[in-house]
Amino acid sequence: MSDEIASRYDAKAVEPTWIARWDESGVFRPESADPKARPFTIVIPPPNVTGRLHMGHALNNTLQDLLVRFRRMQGYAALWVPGTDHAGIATQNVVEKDIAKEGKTRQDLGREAFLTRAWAWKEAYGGAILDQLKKLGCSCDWTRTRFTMDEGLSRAVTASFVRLHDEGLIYRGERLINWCPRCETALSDEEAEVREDNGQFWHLRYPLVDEPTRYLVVATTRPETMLGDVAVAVHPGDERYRSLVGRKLRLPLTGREIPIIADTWADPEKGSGAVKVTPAHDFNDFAVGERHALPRLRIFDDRACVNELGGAYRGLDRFAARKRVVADLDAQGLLQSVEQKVIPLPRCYRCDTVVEPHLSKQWFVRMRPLLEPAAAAVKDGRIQIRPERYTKTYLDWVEQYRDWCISRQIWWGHRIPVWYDADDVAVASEVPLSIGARHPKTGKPIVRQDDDVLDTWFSSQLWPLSVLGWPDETPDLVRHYPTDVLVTARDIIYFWVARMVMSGLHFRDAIPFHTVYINGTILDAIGRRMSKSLGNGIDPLEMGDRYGMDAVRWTIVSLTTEGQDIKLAESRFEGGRNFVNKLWNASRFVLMNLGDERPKLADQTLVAAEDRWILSELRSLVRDVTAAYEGFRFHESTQRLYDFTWNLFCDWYLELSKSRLNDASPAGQDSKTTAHAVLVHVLDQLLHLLHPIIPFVTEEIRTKLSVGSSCLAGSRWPTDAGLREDGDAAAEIARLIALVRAARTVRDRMGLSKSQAMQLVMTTRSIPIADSLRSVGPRAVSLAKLEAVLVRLDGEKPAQSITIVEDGYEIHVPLAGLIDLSAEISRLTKEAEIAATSLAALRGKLQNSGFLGKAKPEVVAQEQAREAELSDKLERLRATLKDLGSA
RNA sequence: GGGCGAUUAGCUCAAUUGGCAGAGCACCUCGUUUACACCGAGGGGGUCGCAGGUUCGAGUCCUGCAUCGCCCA
Repeated sequence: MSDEIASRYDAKAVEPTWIARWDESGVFRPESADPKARPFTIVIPPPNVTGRLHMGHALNNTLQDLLVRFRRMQGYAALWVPGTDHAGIATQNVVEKDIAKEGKTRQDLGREAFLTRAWAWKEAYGGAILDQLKKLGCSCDWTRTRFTMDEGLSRAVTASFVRLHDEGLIYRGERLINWCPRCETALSDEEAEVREDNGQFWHLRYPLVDEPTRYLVVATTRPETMLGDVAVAVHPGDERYRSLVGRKLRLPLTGREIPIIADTWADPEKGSGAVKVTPAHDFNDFAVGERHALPRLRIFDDRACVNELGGAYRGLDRFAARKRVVADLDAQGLLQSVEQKVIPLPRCYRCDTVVEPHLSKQWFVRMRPLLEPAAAAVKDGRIQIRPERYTKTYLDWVEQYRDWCISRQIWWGHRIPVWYDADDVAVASEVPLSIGARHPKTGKPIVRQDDDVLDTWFSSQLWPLSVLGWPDETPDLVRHYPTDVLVTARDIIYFWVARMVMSGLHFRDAIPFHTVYINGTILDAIGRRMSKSLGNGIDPLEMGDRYGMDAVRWTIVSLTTEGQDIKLAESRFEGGRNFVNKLWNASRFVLMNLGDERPKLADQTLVAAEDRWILSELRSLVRDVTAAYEGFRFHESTQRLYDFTWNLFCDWYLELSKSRLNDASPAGQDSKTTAHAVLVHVLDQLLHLLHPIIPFVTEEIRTKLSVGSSCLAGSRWPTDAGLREDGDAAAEIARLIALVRAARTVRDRMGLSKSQAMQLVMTTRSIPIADSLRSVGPRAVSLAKLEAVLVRLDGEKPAQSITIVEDGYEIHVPLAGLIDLSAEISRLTKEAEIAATSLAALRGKLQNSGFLGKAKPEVVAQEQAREAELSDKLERLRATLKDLGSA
């Protein structure tokens, strides 16, 4: 049998097999559970259809998989719905680049042909990330895979739009919006990512119309927008300018006259205290313009090039225009100074182009009525956000109630279901209206459909509803909505989480999930965000190839402490690989010794302390790991599992079992069978507990172990039933470990070879301890390769020995002729000093009436016990020193 | 400017309600013993960022400060 199992776990051979077997078994479908089982549901944060798996996905999805596998094993009808979103702008960019290779633009193709092309691209390359998630081991129900532009999900979008429109919660209006001049579309506020950059603060001189030698200085970071200035504002309380309010300035380069107005927007502390007002190109100025009924002069076209209002500057792009404007002002002596300044610059989240505030007609969602319930759901605890501090992040955004610009001037996406008659009267309709049909409200012929599509997030916000079948009342929707947990990254709390809560409450009057778990951000080894431009990313699939996917998953989970960011270096995966290999080899050991027998634990009488001990430890492991998974304490679960697997099961139980397994005598057969039964049981249970984190290797081992018929993914979660806490066994094994360690330490310290003959003599005054040492002695003999182990109650210690003082007993190692007396004396003296110091501190504490009076009784009792223990130990240390002949 | 997080062993990070500061990696010494060298045995390593305060008792709670990072404006 040993020839069949390699001494190294080969992940590459194992993983594809299990992906296929899980698929065939249907175990990831909730239908595989008991029909009466309670549902447990997660919807995946849909990755972009253009996306590729990165470390953030690996983390996010490993955690979801862990939760789903855990709940599935607990007997829930577990459903994890996978899918992708259509990523409007990103995908359109990809397809446009593709056709650009043929020297064409999307306008050359036209809308219909372009969309055909985009769908073809999606069918061919889109969704690759789902295959990558499969490779990661994700236990999604792949038969329920969804895409935001699927027929059903598109119907959800249309239905929700029409309903919001008819309720007056969607409106069309001319507003200043964030505009990407490269993508040539509107963006929402969230899609303009602000980044600080080095810029200049230009101080410009605007002469007074009636006093041309006198001028007002305005400071701006965007001098080119002066072509669209309609006023200069000063603070109403600013004494310096009070007399100027109401007078006119001659706007340089254009010759236009503009008024000086008083508005609190002008900050007397900032620059000169006077500020130019360009309502069509600045959000704050837009507000000023509204207050003062100023005209809005739009000076850029859709590509942010100066338009016909810009006179001589017409056709220049905004940055070229800036240079020319500055140069021309300088030439006229109207540039007072230039200051270097760090300025925040909003950029398109898809292409990084500097966003231009742009005046245009767009569709908006009136957010306040929708967000108020979304805020309440989190405030009253119906939805719990973890870590809890992100509740504030969520509420900060939600309670701003800023209207949401949802129209995009692109083609790839859900076209706005609104039609117009010749008078531009709009009507929203769930069923498409054809050109020439009667307008339902005006009766006039329909002349066109709205050209715009909806923000991708408008469809994503419906995701928990739409993937389950809404607006239809499907069985899935009834059974699995609301879902249970949403696991996601913090940067989409606004984009997505808040909007899902809002739409779930509005359209179904129910929260979409009761828990939101925000996972940390994966950073590189020196704490920077992983990004394409820095080239510091680590590819999870490449890591999977190199270390095994289980190793990748284990490593990620072990680094996940609630909500903290994760600094990741490739070398971290070695630890995961080593752990998986350790488990593999422990299993190999068990399998090699087992033969064809699979004795049942229930039939065994547990005589040996190590059997009772490891089962007692298993009991607390089951409890701790279950609680850790339930409480999202992922790091803690791996800590516990690692410690049990490596430090208890492998280091001690396996080693202790060896002498029993090798015992061929008839008298040893019962003990051997019992050891087999315990090994099989503990390993099998351990595989269950590990499965949610490392699904591949655990399935593979369990198959070889051939206990149970179904795969591990479909097996029942361990419970502590039938496992007993056994303090006596624990104390006994602790003593056994102490004996073995004592022998090893002495050998090591004395530079003796491990085969050096050696015996241990223990002295104690306690009969129970003596019994326990006697019972455990033979195991120490075989483990530490000792000659003999003696226990004496008479206090007589062997001459010429090294002594180790333990709680309640001493271990003596007789080594006549080898002992360095002075070294022993100094070691024991040091130990006695340490004991004396802590004893003194402890006694001080126990004499302190404050402590005795105010500390919890159990703490006081604990400290008293410690005091007794320590003083006993100190006494015995001193006695030993005395025997050695020191003072 | 506002908010949040971090600061603990050489490195990366843990530490229930305040009650004996831990792990992994790295390091030092030894070892190829029949599951595993992706291993085993033994060992060293701490002013818990700084300064105050609360408390019988503070890594943990409070105040201030410093440094780094993230989010919002």
